[in-house]
Formats: sequence, C-alpha cells, structure tokens
Amino acid sequence: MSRCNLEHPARRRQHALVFAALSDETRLSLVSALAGGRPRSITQLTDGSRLTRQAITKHLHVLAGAGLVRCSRRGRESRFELDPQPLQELRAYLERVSEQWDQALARLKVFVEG
Amino acid sequence: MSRCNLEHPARRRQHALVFAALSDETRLSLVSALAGGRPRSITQLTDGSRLTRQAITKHLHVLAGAGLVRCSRRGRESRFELDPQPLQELRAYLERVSEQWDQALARLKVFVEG
DNA sequence: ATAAATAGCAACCTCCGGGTTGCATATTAG
DNA sequence: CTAATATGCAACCCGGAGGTTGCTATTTAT
Repeated sequence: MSRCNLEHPARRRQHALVFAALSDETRLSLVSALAGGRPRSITQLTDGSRLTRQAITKHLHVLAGAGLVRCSRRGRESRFELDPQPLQELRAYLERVSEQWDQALARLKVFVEG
Repeated sequence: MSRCNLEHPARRRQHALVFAALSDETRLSLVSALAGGRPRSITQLTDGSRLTRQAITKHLHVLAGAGLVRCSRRGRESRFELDPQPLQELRAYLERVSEQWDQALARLKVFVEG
C-alpha cells in the first residue's frame, strides 16, 4: 500500500494556482505569445486581442501571481517575459500522476490474472 | 518568423477546459485518489473530505466535463474512474511550449552573439 | 514645451464557481 | 416489507473572476 498521496497540501495549492492561471484562453494565448522568448510590453500584447488593455493587464498579473511571468519596467513600458519553470513543474506533476496510474493498472492486472 | 501560433482556437479551448478542471485543490485530490486505478463511488470519495457529498458530486462532474473521469452506474452507486488521456495531452502541450521557449532562447542567443 | 504614448488605479457590473440545504428516487440489506 | 444506503435534482447564497470605463501619472517624441 503505497499510500504516499505524495502531494503535501502546500504543493497541491501551488499546482492548483498554476493550473488556474492556465485555465483561460486569453492567458493561454499570452503564454504562447511570450513563448517566443522576447519580452513584450502590455500594448504589444494587447494588439491583436479584442480585449481592453486593462483586461490584458489583469490577465498578466494573474500569470505573474502564479510565477509564470515576470515583469520589469523599461522606460515608460512594462515588459513581460515568460518563466518556464512552473510549466516544467506542472509537466513533472502530470508525469507522476500518469506513472502512478500505469503502475496501478499493472498491479491490478497481476491481481486479476495471478 | 515561425508565426505558427500552433494552437487552433478549438484545441486551446479544450486545453483551457482541462486546466480549469485541475485548478481546484479538491479536484486535484480526487484525481490523486482515482489515480490508484480502482473505480470509486461518490460516498467513498466523499469520506475523508470535509465537504458535502453534493460538493464532491459537482467536482466529479467538472472532471467528467473535461474528460478526465468517466462515470458508470453499478447497482445503486456511481463508480468514477480516471481517464489519463487528457492528462497526457496536457503534458504534451506543456512540453511543446517549453520546447518553443528553449528554441527561441537559442535563436536569440545566436542573434546576440553572432 | 506640448502632445502622444504607455501604463497604473479605482469603481463598477455581470456572471459563474464552489458550497450548502432540502427533498425525491432507486437499490440493497434485514 | 421496511429501513438504510447511495444518489439525483433544484433552489439558494456568496464571493470572486473577467471585463469595462474614466481618470491620473510618467515617459518619450516633435
């Protein structure tokens, strides 16, 4: 009985936070836009969207709150850039869950057959 | 200029849906509980939680709406089991974003140095 | 020096997510 | 048959998410 339940609540909270940050189409497109590597200003990120600059700003702050994005002031503009670390953490988490699933299925198969 | 923006809106919608389903701590713990491979009834999943059975039911339906979980009636109880496919899809998506980031950084580095 | 560009702040609105309670229904146990 | 179990359905509440508008402040261009 590997009743790990390996996620301590703190880690689970953080995962939920990052998942929530990625749960909006607008924010996914912002992530996609910033995955190009170059820091972008708010107006740059607003162009090509049908939303207001303030809406985009709020979305960027949500991403920042999850650690997915960092902001630095450059002259009169705020430049946002991606931080891929939380994405990698999520990927690792999803891998762990899938792995747990596979191992569980393997054990159940043995139990049924053997 | 690889302006792929590879996510068609439909795919992005689906990703947002699954991310949203995983954006709640309660639902993450349900996924964790179901990752054990054995189908669980609603009351089983409610035991050990401080929430109401109806609350858990709603969460399960959210997970089902994202395709993360399937339900089948067995006698008087509803048995829920995990479907890892959407999880793998998300993992692949996160990998693509990270890869795009890495390649972009590499290109920018060449641009600066060369 | 003035005007245009960029962004921050605050108030406001609407809608939905998470949660509860209450009651009805179906299934199994005794 | 009757009671306990397991679930479904609907109404309701509350707070926060997503979005807008209006105004102000700072930086840059002309």
